[in-house]
Order: sequence, then structure tokens, then C-alpha cells
Amino acid sequence: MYTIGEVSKMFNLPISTLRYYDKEGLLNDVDRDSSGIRKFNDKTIEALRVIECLKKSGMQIKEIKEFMHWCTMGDKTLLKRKEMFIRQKEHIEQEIKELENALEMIKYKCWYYDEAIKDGNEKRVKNITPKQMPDHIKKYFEHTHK
Amino acid sequence: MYTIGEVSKMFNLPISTLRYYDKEGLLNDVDRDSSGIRKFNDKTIEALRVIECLKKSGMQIKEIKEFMHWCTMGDKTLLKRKEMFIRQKEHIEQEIKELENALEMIKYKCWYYDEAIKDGNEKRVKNITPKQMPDHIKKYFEHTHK
DNA sequence: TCTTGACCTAAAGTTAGGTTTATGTATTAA
DNA sequence: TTAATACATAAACCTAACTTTAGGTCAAGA
Repeated sequence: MYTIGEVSKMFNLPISTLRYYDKEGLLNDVDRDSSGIRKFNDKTIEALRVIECLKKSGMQIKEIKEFMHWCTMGDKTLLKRKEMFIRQKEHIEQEIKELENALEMIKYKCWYYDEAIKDGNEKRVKNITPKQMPDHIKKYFEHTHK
Repeated sequence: MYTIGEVSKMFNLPISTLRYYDKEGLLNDVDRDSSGIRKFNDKTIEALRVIECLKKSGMQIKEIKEFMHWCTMGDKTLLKRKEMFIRQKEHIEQEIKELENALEMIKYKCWYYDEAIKDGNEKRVKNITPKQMPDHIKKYFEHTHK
């Protein structure tokens, strides 16, 4: 059993955020002691791990709440839950692709400014055509500048 | 030269967003015709490509504005601009790592629910230890459940 | 006994990044 | 001439996800 302060440190999340998640129904009825103080157990800890991951995958609080509710409803929601994870898997894979594309452009720009700084100005590098670029830079450029 | 409606279609961005970016100073003084209508040129188009990419890399509007302002200040800001792209490169690489971690957990959950659905309930799969998992699943589990 | 620290609540406040609304202008097609 | 379209502005509005505030409880140590 853990207090809210301990969990806050474990996850590096503000106490106010944990109370907010609880209030929003993401933590499925946290136990309380006789004076109303939250006692988090291992199931809540596991729920928080899942929450962090679903948040990272782009899911909203209210959708996470819905999922957490399914978890309390037993086997009849197994399929829904699986389908939800499959959707989030696709979502996150798409997001990684988009980030990798943005990264290409950023790497091109790093090269561009490197060259410009060598010359003291952008005149030369601004006019370099893809053909004149080093191969690994050409690759970045062509992805992101059509 | 393009109208705001054309640019909106090119980038699949609402017209209101383009006007908002202009107002916030992300587009460095867009040209206007004699009756005040915006005429976007190729420099603005390129700026928009950079904006989309910087936004994807997690940069805020006001930081992008600052960068765009540096671009109007000539060669003395080349180093700042390069350093900015290097920071965003690191930021986006970190973000990709975190998404890949979340993806591991999600893949584990996909497997978990697959097994549960085969059995009709979670009883068996809930008690599978990492040692009993298929190797490619074990890998997902161990990253994300310690 | 007093004070410190960790917990509690409800309600108001905050922030970013737009979006919507109300109103107006200019051009074109019927 | 009228109606539809595409543009313009300023200002108000919106949403998600927290965070802060104001006020209170409770247990432990000096």
C-alpha cells in the first residue's frame, strides 16, 4: 500500500494530477483508510503504468476512463479492450512515422546551417540542388521538400 | 502566388489557422494585394513546411515565431538557428524513443487480450510469468512492467 | 500544547492553440 | 440587380488537462 505522496514520487507525477485522475475515474475506486486518506495498491500502480502509456499513444482522459471502466466489467469486454489496444498500436505507429519524417527535415536543416556557418552566409548552400548534396542529405531533402 | 484558400487546401490546414499563424507572426509579413487580400509566395510555403515540422517536433508557437524572426535578421543568427535545430533533433529523437517504449507495452497488451479471448477469460494469461511468455512478448513485457 | 507535514475537498484559474461569430468588402455568374 | 463566393477584421469563445487556492483534518515530534 502506498500513499499519494509515494506514488507521486514513483511516477514523477504531481499529487494534484493523481487526485485529478482519481476524480475523473481513471483509477477505479481507490481504497481509503478510516480518515479518508487514499491507499494505492498494486492494481492502481499497474493502472497508472497503462495510463501513462495510453496517454503517450495520444489517448484522451475520457477515453482512458472508458477503457478503465471496461476493465471492471469482466470478460464480456475483452474484445473491446483488445480492439482498443490495436487501434492505439496503429495510432502510435503512424505517429512514429510522422516524427521520423519531421526528423529528416530537421537533419537536413542541421546540415544546411552547418554549411552556411562554414561559409559565413547562406548564399551558397541556398542554391545547392539535390544532385549536389551528399547522398545521406539528399535523402532527407527529397522526403520533405517536394 | 497563392490565395489563403489555395494554401489551406495544399496543407490541409483551416483558413482560420493560417490567419492565426499570420497574426502570431509565424509567417513574416505576408504580401497583400491592393484590396488587402493575402498573396502567399514560395517563401511562405517553405515557412509553412518548416512550421509543420517544428510543431511536430514539439515546439510551441511562440518559439517558432522567435525562430522565424531570427530568419529575417541575417547571418548573425545562423548559429542560433543551427543550435535550435540541433535541440529539436534531440527532442524528437527522445520522443521517438518514448513512443517506441509505449508501443512495446501496447504490443504486450495486444498479445495479452488475444490469449484472454482464446480462453474466454483472463485467468490463465494473468498468471503467465515472463519465463513462460514467447520470446518476442517477453521482450515487450520486461521493458515496461518493472 | 503547539507546530509541522502530509493528507483532504470543492471550486476557481490557467494555458496553448486554435475556432467561431459578427460584420464588412470585392468580384463574378445568372 | 441580385446572389453567391472568397476574402477581410476584431473579439469572443472553446477545450483539454491540469494547477492553484482557500479552507480543513489528523498524527507525530519538540
